[in-house]
Amino acid sequence: MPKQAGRPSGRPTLTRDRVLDAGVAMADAEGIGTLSMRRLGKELGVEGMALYNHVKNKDDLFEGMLDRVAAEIDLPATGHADAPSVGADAPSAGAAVPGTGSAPAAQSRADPAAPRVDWRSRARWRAVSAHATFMRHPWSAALWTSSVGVGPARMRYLDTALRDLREAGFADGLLDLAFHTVENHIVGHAMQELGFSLAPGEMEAMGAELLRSFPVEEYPFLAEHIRYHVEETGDDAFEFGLDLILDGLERLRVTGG
Amino acid sequence: MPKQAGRPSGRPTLTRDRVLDAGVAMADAEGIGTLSMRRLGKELGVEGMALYNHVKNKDDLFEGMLDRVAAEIDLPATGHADAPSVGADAPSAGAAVPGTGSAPAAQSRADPAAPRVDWRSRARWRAVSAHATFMRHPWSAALWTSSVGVGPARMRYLDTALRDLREAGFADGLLDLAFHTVENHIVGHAMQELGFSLAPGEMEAMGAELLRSFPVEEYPFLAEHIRYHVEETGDDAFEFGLDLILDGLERLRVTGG
DNA sequence: ACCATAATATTTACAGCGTAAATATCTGGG
DNA sequence: CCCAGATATTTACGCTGTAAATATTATGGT
Repeated sequence: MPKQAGRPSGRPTLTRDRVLDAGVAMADAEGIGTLSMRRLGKELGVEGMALYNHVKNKDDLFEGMLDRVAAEIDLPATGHADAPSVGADAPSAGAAVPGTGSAPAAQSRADPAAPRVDWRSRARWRAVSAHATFMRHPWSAALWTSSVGVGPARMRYLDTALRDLREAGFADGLLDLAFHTVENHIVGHAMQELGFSLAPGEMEAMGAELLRSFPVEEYPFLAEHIRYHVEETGDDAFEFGLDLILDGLERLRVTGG
Repeated sequence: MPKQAGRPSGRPTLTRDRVLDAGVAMADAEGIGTLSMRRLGKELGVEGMALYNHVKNKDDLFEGMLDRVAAEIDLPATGHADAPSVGADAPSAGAAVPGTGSAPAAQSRADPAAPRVDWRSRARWRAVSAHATFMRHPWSAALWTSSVGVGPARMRYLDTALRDLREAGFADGLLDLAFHTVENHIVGHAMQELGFSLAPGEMEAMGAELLRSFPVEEYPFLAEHIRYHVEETGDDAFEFGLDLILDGLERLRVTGG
């Protein structure tokens, strides 16, 4: 008994939003490699071809999914709202972290003539949030660096990142270098970590199997590295590198590059 | 007229090496996305299934191709006599763009066989060579971060990188953080740059089309960034970030982390 | 209220994919 | 000399993205 063809009755069951949401959910659950139009359609109770009424093609689907994820990145002081930068009592810009719970300490809008807002904690906030978002959607980092189109959420992310650097006083050349260095770290760390993604507790078995499967005496430092990572999660690696980069950039900023 | 089945006469025409070489060549020429077993077979004058006598499956093919590329990375320790194949831009040991002022000891020696203690120029050499290799084989960076198996050339690369850091005096925790920060930069920069890969001279058209296709007044800093990159190649971005990181690591090394 | 048109879903079809299995042929070792 | 193993082709299966044709329903104009 084949399904009835033609437009179904009732309020439209399928929308672009529902397609993108289901796409994100499916990619989160099973990875993006096994996501196919037919399987995504089935998840939505529809044939695969029905999706093409709401999505140009698979690349367009990916672009929409990625922009949905990009919209999850927490941007400090989005637009002209209040700046969530840490106040005057901000410590050595070490720990600006987009939290799960409370909003960061808001301060009234910065006077344009006043000393520039704390670019470092703003950049740190954004980077940590982007990193968390990539970890929440492990397929998204690879898409980010692919050549799928750039949607509005990604544009907003890039624009505010660049604006913060500009308003912090970075001049043309240094601004570009600073921007790319931070972005490289975010993307690089995400891709490296996700390449070795494994369920919690899986590391012991993985490490043991690795050490059994290769000539340990030929690569002793690599073996030591693997043994190290069996015990140490390396959760702090992202923020370590981030702070290293931000510290270096701040040094260059005050000396004029 | 079907080809004759069965093993062909003459010395074996197909070997694993020939398959991997052809795979690398095809991926270099047309990208890895359009590389299929049947098309690679045709390139070698053979049916697609013939490849399975020399390669377990497509992942094994990719692993072999990636390890061939990894073997191109010039490791200063085990140095072949040559400089990195790019030659002209052999990294100069201490000439960091950032931090030339306060950086301790810009060593004048760029000899790859330099004493072990010069970890910084050795790490720089290796990173620059790895970066050049990724640029020469644009498909390889994505494979590097995927979960294809790690072949011997990659193991050697990782082992010597870790050994250099260890012999430079980095202690456990800092060694791991330093290693990953440098690797993240290499991989992150490669992926970001390759995502926007375009033929030389293509940047003007691309930039103009981008600026036409989005609300410039809504994202003024992004628009400015695009305009900037139409004129500036950004070739120096990799080494800028690399030196920034290496300078910071050296500072932490001497202060004991 | 009616009808033309647009929107939405299904169905069918096609070329291509990775690869398992069966078959044919050639090479080297006892 | 012959047989076992290596190597190549052929065929086949289920999957992929998506173009084209078809069927049904919702909507806007009169």
